[in-house]
Amino acid sequence: MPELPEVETIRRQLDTVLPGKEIKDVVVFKDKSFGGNSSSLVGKEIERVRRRAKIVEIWFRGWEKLVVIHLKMTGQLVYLADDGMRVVGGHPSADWVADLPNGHTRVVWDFTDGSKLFFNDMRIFGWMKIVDREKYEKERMGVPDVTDKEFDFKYLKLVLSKSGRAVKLVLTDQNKIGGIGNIYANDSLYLAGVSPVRKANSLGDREIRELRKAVVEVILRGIKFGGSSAADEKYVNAFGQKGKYQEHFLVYEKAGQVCKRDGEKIRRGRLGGRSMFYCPKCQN
DNA sequence: TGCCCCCTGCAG
DNA sequence: CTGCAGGGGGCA
Repeated sequence: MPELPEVETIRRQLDTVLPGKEIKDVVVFKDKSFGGNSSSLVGKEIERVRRRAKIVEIWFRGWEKLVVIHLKMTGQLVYLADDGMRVVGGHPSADWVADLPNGHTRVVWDFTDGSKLFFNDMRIFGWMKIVDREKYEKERMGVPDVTDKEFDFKYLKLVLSKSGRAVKLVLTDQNKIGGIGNIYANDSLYLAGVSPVRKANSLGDREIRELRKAVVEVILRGIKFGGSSAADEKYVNAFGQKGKYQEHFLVYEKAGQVCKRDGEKIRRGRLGGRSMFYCPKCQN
């Protein structure tokens, strides 16, 4: 599902094609998927595309509002140039892109140059909404992204020391750290050699340092490989292509396979209603 | 802090 | 047909 690396991949791509585009029309197929008055977007020119944690932000020239988008688990943001299959700069699209809109398309933006932006979301958990610039900027204060320099040893230590919950639950708590979801939390904990069920406040300084390093490394690897499109996942990037990080999973979806560090079998368990993958031997 | 729920598709 | 998948909001 879209976590920071997937959302960042989409953001980077959209930021190469959307700035300068003017919105001609916004078609909302599913009311639940769009918050605000969609017609107020007509005539607006996109300035840039940014990201905060797992949220895509679309900023407009000279407008006091912006559009924020959360893909939740099955959301997709797909850009389609007016020439259909040939998208941009030699990025070939998956075949299905040519068939957009499809049965899961919830919102479509039509630009004056004929290109389009599709918001697809099978499970309708995601959303796209218009928010007030000032109010939004005030709200997003205080919680650093994994990619922010504020996410340092001191910060992670502070956050972990304040919680008696399992460390994996704290890592994925978006009110404490922005951007980590289930896949990257599992892989980070494995890389750091820390058990996902360890009480957050029981980690020592050395472990916290290792964990911070591992989280950053795993997230950056995720971005490098364009995010992950695991077995039953819907993630595709803004040009309709799958990610490649699933080819580099450390433990996620690897239950039964052998741990490269010690030969023990990777296990699957459940924690906080989510799957957890870990090596019972080298994660303590 | 923990648990239910939003929703759809698919495996069993 | 039931159960599961899961980000995160809401509510005990």
